[in-house]
Amino acid sequence: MVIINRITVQLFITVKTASAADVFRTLADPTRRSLFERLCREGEQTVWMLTRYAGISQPAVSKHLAVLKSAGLVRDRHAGRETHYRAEAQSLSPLVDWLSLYGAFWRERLDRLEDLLQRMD
Amino acid sequence: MVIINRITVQLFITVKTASAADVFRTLADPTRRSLFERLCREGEQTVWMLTRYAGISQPAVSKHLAVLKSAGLVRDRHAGRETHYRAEAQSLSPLVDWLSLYGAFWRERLDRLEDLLQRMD
DNA sequence: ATTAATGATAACCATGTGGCTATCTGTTAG
DNA sequence: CTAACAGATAGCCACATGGTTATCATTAAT
Repeated sequence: MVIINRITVQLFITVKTASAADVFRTLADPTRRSLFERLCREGEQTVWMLTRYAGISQPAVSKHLAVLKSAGLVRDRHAGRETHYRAEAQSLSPLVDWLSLYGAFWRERLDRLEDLLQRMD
Repeated sequence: MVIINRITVQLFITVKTASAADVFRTLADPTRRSLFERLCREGEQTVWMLTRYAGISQPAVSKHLAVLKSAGLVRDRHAGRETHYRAEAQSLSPLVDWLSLYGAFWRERLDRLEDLLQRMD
């Protein structure tokens, strides 16, 4: 029992991966996507830098960052009185998985079409 | 002048491709994404079939389909009194482009890291 | 010709959410 | 020790939007 519980906790920690739904919802907002893009481009940034860039109030930026964080898209690091945020490398994998899944249906359909066209020769 | 106008119109028609922003916004809604996924999986469907599947009212489905259409994700075909919708094959390319763009930053960063690690040897 | 069915539109409502200001906590500077 | 600063939280508000029902237009069926 104890071991099982320990394993469960372990899974909870490691499988923090967000779903494609979370990623879609989170990146749908232009401001939030812009913040994420900047973090991807420029690397680690403080909240203050991001606030200057985004052109909205600091609390708004903090809220967006919290949403991004809860979707696993960014990670924060506290240093003194400032917080540094950076994009999480593997966070877009749910999106890649989703795309490859539904891209696969088209591929399949294109293959069928190609097959059909070849039979018509 | 006339020729220029003609060219402009031509561009307007062909460059109907949606932006990544449109695609994100459109696919953020779970119901809409579910409809799109079904169209990808099952191929062409009538509004009535989609309504039965989605479990919401027919007008709601029509509205979602209109949004999907305006984002270029689906295409409609009228046959008698029913309308058939199907997923548009190339419609997710803005998403792929966006992903490859911001995936590229990570790749670049990983390359830099790898480079750095090699220099440390 | 009348009725039924399919889907789009209109009008409306409830809810979610992105923005703001004000405030609180914790950290650095003077 | 006090002031300034970085950031998060709370509370509020305006607006967007996803859902509903009612209705309209068009096409098929009886």
